[in-house]
Amino acid sequence: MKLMKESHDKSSKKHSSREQKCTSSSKVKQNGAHSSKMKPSDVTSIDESLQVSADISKVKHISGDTDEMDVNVTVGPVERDQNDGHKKSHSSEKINKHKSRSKSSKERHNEKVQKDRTADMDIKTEDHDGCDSAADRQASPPVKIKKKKVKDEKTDEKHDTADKNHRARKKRKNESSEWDQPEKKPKKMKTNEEEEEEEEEEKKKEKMKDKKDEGTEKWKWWEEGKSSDTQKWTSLEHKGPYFPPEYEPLPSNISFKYEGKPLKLTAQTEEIATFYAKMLEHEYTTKDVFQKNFFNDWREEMTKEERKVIKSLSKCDFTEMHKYFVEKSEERKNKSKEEKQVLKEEASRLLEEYGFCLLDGHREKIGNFKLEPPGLFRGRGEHPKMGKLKKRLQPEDVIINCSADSKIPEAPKGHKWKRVQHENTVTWLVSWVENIHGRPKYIMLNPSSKLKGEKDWQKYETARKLKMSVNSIRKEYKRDWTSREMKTRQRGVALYFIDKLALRAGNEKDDESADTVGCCSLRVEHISLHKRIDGQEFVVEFDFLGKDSIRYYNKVPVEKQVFKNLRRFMEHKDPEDDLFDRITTVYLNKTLNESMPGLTAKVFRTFNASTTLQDQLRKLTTDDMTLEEKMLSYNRANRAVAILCNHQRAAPKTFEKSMQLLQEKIKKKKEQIEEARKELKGAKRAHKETPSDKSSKLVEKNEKKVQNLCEQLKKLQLQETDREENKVIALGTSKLNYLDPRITVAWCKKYQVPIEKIYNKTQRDKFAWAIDMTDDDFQF
DNA sequence: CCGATCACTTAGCATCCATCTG
DNA sequence: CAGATGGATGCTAAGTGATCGG
Repeated sequence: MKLMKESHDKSSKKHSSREQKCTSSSKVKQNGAHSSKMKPSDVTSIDESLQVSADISKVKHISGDTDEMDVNVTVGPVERDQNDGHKKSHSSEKINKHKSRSKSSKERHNEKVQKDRTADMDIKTEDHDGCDSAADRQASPPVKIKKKKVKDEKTDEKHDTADKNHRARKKRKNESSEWDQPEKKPKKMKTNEEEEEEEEEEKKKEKMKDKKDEGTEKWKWWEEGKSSDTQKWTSLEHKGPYFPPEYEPLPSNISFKYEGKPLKLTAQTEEIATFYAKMLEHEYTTKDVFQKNFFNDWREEMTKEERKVIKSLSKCDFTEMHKYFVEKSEERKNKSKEEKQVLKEEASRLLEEYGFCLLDGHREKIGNFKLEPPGLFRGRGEHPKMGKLKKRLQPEDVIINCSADSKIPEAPKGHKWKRVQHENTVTWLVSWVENIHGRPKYIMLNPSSKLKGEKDWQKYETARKLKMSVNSIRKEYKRDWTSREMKTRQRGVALYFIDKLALRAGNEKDDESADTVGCCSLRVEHISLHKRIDGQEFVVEFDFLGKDSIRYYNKVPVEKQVFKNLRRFMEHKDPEDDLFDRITTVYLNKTLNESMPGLTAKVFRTFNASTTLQDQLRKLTTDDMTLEEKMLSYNRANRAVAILCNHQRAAPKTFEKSMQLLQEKIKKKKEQIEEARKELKGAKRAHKETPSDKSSKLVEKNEKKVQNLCEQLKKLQLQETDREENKVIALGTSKLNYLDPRITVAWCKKYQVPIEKIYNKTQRDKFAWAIDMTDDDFQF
């Protein structure tokens, strides 16, 4: 908690200018401006049992079953800071620098071999010996070290038996699968499923939808053996993509104005103008890069005549158009029930027609069957291509993938597909090349599909496999810290970061995208070293923009050897030079693959996330908790993972307001309790003075009332804590992508929490395999 | 071997929509 | 019953890592 606060204070100071900006522009998120986050004091009124975990920001995260490795993360909720403050230091001048940076790193690449020799010698003379073995032990302050307790016997036993069962089952089945096959307990599952289905059926009856879905049995693909790695399907039939509606020209009374005068545009030019007009209120239309990119692309699409006239964006007036669209969307909102119903039916008809495909004889839901409509590109963060025109797709841009003997989807009238292919080694149905970066895009199946589910399952099995070898891998990379070879040292430290901090691998990027980094692409400017700070030794301070330009800010105490290495890596380098200049993600992954087949950098994220969830759940839940308390525990465990993985979100716009409302409710409740207690006292007194049946009943009644109110209060307080802690943390990403669903399912069963409390419908669909196959003794 | 390309996963934000509340 | 609210869903950008091909 202390750490977290510090990070907060620091960053809010650092970026105070950003805050100002925030208040001045309505649409900008106001993150990090609230130092009130996660006050432990808020919890004081809550049950003691909960307080144990109140300080969730300090996630002691011990990965795997190791006794000797003290992986321990203290991740402050990283104040997010996307576009403004932090980026200021990475402003447009920087982009140029950036270019030179990549050059220099490439050059360095070429020099590597020669350099290595000399550098290695250096290392040997300077610190290869045990000069700091004693100091090393001291390096991590005891406070920060939380040795993983040896597993208690109970779990050990369980694990063992589970393992044995596992093996036994595997034998019985004699299956060819490389990864573990499901454990099935049909009895148990059935009851659960029936319940679920009943509930759902009721709902559906009321709403009369998804009839077909109900009719067809769900495909339990996980009960079949593992399918081929290369061949993804044997038959595939679908309807092709759904094209967005054609452009509807503006009514004649709405005009675009240039230099104050109405100017009629051709439909094509007008359409692009509407893209801009629609986002007039958005902050990014004020950005230089955005305007420049937009105007360039727009002019390119104009006719010669238009281009002759329209020469400056500042002379363009889109306000009338803008107003028109605002009115239109208003209209849409105010539509009557009947009209809305019609629209809804239309949408579900569309889904019915385009939303499914037939894969190996099973009807599977498609993830995104609609082609992306044209518009203006808005990358995340400070993207150099923001504002560029994303062009309208023609059938001629689109490749269809399906079986040769299936009914080939028809191209819209008068058009042809770019190509129709029958490639069963890939999972996509439709692809096209997006014009902003020239990258391919795909239409693929929904997460509930076999193709996705199986892959997901496999992912978690790989992560579980890592659990077996993580000890030796950790030993290895620690040994690398003192290697004679610079490259190996860098590898060791990078791997340590990836493991301990769950950093992403950090592939190289080109200059055509936002300047964000991961582990291997960290630059000297992204870390600072503190030999001693805030009572801790050897602290590394990270401050960089990661994926989606989400800021990662963290102060981490590290082993002395790591610290020394980092200092060495930074020597004689400019801020914009790569920190790990000798290694790449490819090299890293190659090494990892040698340690364990299938292992890559990203597996560590999955592994550490899932392990953390399991550990936290074990720590935070007890049998005697109420359902609400268990839910809070789950959310906290989930949150620990989200913090570890730095999954952030903008604080909800209405956060302050709704929080206040909740607090008022709590206050009221407290008053009510006070009142009820008084009444109870009165009743008791009355009963003492003149005991009677009636008076004793009154006492009872009042007692109950107080009790009820107290319970209600507790619920509200739990809600408050949960929401406060969740302000800028996004739980969804980890839940969906990093946490082995079987951990959750097992926990739900063990503690009798209905699975619907944790997973909504979509999530239950995605994790159907896990829900069906998992017993309460599942161990990740 | 290595950069380019391709396929697939992971990500946050916007909008939709069901439910709650006053 | 309207309006607010917050979770669910839709959307598409932005990562990772395997494979391709020179």
